[in-house]
Amino acid sequence: MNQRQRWPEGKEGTAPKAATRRGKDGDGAERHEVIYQSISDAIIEHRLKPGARLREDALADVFDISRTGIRKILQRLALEELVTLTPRRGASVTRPSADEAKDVFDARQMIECGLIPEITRRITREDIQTLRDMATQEREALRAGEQSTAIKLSAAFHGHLAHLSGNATLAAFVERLCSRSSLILAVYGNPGHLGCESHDHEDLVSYLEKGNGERAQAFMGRHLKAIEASLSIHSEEDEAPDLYTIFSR
Amino acid sequence: MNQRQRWPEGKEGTAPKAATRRGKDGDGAERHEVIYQSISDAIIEHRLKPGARLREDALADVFDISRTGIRKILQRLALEELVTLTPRRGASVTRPSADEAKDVFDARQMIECGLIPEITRRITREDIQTLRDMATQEREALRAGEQSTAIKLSAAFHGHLAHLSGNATLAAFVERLCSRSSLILAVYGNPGHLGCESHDHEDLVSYLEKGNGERAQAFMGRHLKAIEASLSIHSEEDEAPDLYTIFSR
DNA sequence: CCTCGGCAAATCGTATACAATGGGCGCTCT
DNA sequence: AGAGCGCCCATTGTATACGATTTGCCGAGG
Repeated sequence: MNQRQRWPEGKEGTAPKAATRRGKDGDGAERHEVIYQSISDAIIEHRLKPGARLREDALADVFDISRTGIRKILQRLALEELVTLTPRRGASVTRPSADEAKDVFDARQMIECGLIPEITRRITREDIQTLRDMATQEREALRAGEQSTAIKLSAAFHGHLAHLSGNATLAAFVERLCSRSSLILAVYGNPGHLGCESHDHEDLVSYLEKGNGERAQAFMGRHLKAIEASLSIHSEEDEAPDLYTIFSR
Repeated sequence: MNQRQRWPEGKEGTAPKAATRRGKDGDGAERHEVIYQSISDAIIEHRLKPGARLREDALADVFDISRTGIRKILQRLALEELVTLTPRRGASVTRPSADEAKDVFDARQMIECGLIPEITRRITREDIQTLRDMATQEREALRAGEQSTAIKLSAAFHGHLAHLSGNATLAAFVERLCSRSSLILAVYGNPGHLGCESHDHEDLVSYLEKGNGERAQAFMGRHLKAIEASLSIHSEEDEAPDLYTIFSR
């Protein structure tokens, strides 16, 4: 479609863009989605660390697209608060503040626990099997030392669980909270001890299978509290020191 | 939140609104914010009805800006689900489905009620005064027959209340839910009987003032249920009739 | 040696030009 | 006359060019 000799300036010949050379002419919208997922995954998996700069030109070059498309994607990520857009400085992976971290986990506590009753009511046998598979897969990844994968699978587990409530709006919100949690873990987490304990999710599924909603709810509460407690939250007020407020007369 | 960098020249400190992020302004970004607010308000106030088309050219012309800027704003509105972006047909004001309506009100029920205890704990005398003023203002507008204003003020009331919980993340989510609620009222509401009863908010403030969190919480629950019950939700399966499902063998 | 001021490079913000797609509408054939 | 078909226009999607601003460097002066 638009895949003709771009960049007459050269510099194209020597740089083999490793990045999933999208099949040309793939319909435009699809390509955007793929790129969005790529960046989003990279952030969630901590392959892009908080604070990392995301230059538009570089991304445009890597994904073989114009800056226009990249900006669109970057904006979307910014609205989901995975990246921070500073007016004339470009985009960077969001570095959550301590306050934000607390807010996010409080929100998860409220919503994910609040969703459990409805989930218990609606869950089917197939759902339980799917969840169990996801939990297993996650533990496998954890044991194999693939932290990136484990982090993503953990978020996926929580997201999938939320969707079982039947409330798409809240589920979407939970997904976003999980993404942000991943960022929080990257900043405040202790190495070698990432958020979810390996067996937690499987235990949770067991409670759900037994139809024991109250136990499941309490367990989810403890689970989230445990993750939050495992963080070492230091204020670290280095970035954007907000000078105008600090030195305001 | 560390998004406060104010330029010393700026003085537009109308704090209570603070709808979203966007701290940095400079010069050009401010204009975008204004335009965004204009469109957003127009939608929330039902001056733009669900289904209304929003042509990029027209908007660009009205606001004296290039289509680039309009697209950016439209995308933001789309991510907040106030407008729907259809691939090659442009933007239109979102027409919420019946399912979405239910989801939104369930979500509000969970979150706004869940927030009340913390709000009760944190609320100050000034906060109560502010809330009372807002409620009064809202009733005034309602009595004056200014529905548009009343709708916006109602959403602002719920949003402001949520902010008093101290959880900016959840508060932002509540704000978005309120915006969407406004859309839902536009589609499923009965004329002459818009969502919030005129005295409801003032009653709620009274409970909060007495520090009676449980009463306040129960009242909020009833309040939201009442709004939801006042809707006449007909599925209205006209658009996108999903022929494949209907005629599936 | 330290500091201040200007210059240059880098990078984002905006506008405009171009391409492509889908719908509306008139023409023609039966 | 009705229906089918194809062209034209309206509208969006994408790319690139240009302008603005910020940053970092380097040289000059105290």
